[in-house]
Amino acid sequence: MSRAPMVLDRTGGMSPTKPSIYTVAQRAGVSIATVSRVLRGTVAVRDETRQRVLAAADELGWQPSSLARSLAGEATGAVGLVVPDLLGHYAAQVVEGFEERALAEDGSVYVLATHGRPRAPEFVRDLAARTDGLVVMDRTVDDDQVRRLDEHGTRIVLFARPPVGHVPAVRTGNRPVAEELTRHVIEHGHERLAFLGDPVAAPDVAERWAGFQDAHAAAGLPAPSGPVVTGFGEGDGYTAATDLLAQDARPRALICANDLVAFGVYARARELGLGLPGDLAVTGWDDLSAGGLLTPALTSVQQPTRELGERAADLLYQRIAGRRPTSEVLPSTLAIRGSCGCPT
Amino acid sequence: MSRAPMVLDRTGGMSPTKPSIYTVAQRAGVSIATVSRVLRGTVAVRDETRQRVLAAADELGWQPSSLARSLAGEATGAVGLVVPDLLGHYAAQVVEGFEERALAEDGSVYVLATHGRPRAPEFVRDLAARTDGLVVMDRTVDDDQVRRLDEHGTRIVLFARPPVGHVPAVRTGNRPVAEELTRHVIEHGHERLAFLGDPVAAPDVAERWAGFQDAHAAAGLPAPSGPVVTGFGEGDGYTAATDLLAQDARPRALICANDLVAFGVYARARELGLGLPGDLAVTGWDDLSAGGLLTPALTSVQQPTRELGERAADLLYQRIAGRRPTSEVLPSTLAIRGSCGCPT
DNA sequence: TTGTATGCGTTATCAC
DNA sequence: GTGATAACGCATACAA
Repeated sequence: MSRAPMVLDRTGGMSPTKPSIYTVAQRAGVSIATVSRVLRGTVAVRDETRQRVLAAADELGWQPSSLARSLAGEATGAVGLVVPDLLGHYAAQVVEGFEERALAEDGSVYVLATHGRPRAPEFVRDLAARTDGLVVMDRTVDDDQVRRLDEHGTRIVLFARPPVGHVPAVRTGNRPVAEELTRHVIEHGHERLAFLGDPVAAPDVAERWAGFQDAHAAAGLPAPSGPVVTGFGEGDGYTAATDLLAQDARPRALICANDLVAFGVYARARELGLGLPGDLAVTGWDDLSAGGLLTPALTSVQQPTRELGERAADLLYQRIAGRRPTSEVLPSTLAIRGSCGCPT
Repeated sequence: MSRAPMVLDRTGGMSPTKPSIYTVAQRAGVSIATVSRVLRGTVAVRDETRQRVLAAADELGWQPSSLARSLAGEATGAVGLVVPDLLGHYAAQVVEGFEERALAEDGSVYVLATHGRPRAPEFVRDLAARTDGLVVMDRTVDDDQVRRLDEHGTRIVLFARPPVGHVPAVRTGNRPVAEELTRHVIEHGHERLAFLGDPVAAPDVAERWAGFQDAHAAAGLPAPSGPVVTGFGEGDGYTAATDLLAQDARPRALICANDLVAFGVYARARELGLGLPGDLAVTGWDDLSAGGLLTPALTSVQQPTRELGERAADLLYQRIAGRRPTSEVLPSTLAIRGSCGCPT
């Protein structure tokens, strides 16, 4: 064996050499196979031997390399979650649900935020190699790469986007709720509505925009030619509102892609002295707790975020176990409050 | 070579065998060494050979295993961030800053939320093995494990907690600001203050509680014997407020460990018909954007979250580069608004 | 019950 | 310029 049994501590104990299974085996006077055995508890080992190994491992402060372990074919016990970012509470909540489920599985979770980085595909590939499976949210990974990963054996589950081939997805209904919400606002008598959000940025938003249009069609009302494209932050909502509310024929109701955008609208409306919901009706999406404290309280849509995360994790673990779970769609529900025009 | 040259596609192309460097080498009619070379671009390779290898790799859809690569001694290009959870926006903001810096370094970031799980230490160890370095927030990893990791060569930087030995830390000033904030509230004439938060849960909170006491001492006022121990969510604040405001000698001002807790207090105070800040002054911490929209607007403390994350990443990359950066403390600033008693 | 030998997929050091 | 081949740290079939 030329594995270089390590010139055992020529410096007298201060050797910074990282201990390996070989070091431990040598110190315990056994073979590496035995060390591996006591560690994994997979095969019977004489108790005395086990103690010796354990002692040696402890003295050397040795921890088996999970890297090498994975290379040797073992599962990593970890799963990955790929999100666009962690802002806006939505993703954070999903992560919570996801981890709750992972906890039951005794597995750890690595979260990777892509931020639309150009090297994201590469990072995702790496994450895939370091875990037993992946859940990918939104458009963080394009359909092509999803297929490629799937073909290469990566267990993968999609989130907040449609299934790709036989790769299952977990998402929530957006279009029907968006239509219901929009219809509700229209029934308050508002005619000039605007939709704030970027349908291209996320499949969920695209569906909300579609539902917004559906409601207009159903009401025989002309829908705006397009959405007011904006990001997901409060600042984005503020900026959009600044433009929008300066127009001659300014809209009387704003359907925002999420609560943060709605918050931004609130801020701008106040600066302009516009009364909510009298002068301007506003709705959000996500139902952040703070929205309920505003005056007027923000009408929003509550998504089962934690449950969505939990379901996604569940599907992933099913795939890891070799099963072929089917996609799931969980319902979102309207949270009607004062900002849409309803009496408080 | 007994490396099992793989019974090349006995199924006729449908072989699900994951391609390795061997498969590619064989297909390109070269040795694995050459494949590695063209991939790493480290040594000159004849152009024709390079093309052949590239073609083979492409046809097989081969991607080098980052696992094996790491095992062979290469850096992973990834760093880890260990947080207690991702709720409350604070951690999410820190992650943003962290990733912004990582982006400049062209590295990916894995976020691990421990949730106080018992197996957390194990998960952290694994993460350490899969990355080039770690930033650990709060008490997610105890001092002992920090030392152990450090001794085993893990590049590590602490966050929102004091340095451990020579392991550097990045944090923000809490105690002085907490004193300033508390003093400010006291100067509004309130005498019975309470502190809502759990000093044991996070070092930051412990310092805020200390500052709270400092202010009382400076004002010659008796401080409460202890904090009102509560979690970090809005629900926690609501619950605490329910108890607190039902007391005979109820406090007249509540210094909350963060904004979410303060939100909960708002909710409960409204239910009770208490006027803010007249009947009850409230302050938060974190300066969430929604706080500014409340009535009254929430007085809070603004932390340089993104910058903190960015600095932490910077220190980590310095350590990875072999340097020994020193700890940093960034200042937080008061965001005085209406809820403390100031005129709006 | 324990040891031997080999594979896992790369990188890197020698030779040629 | 290119090819063998030894690490890297572990798991495991096969022997003993």
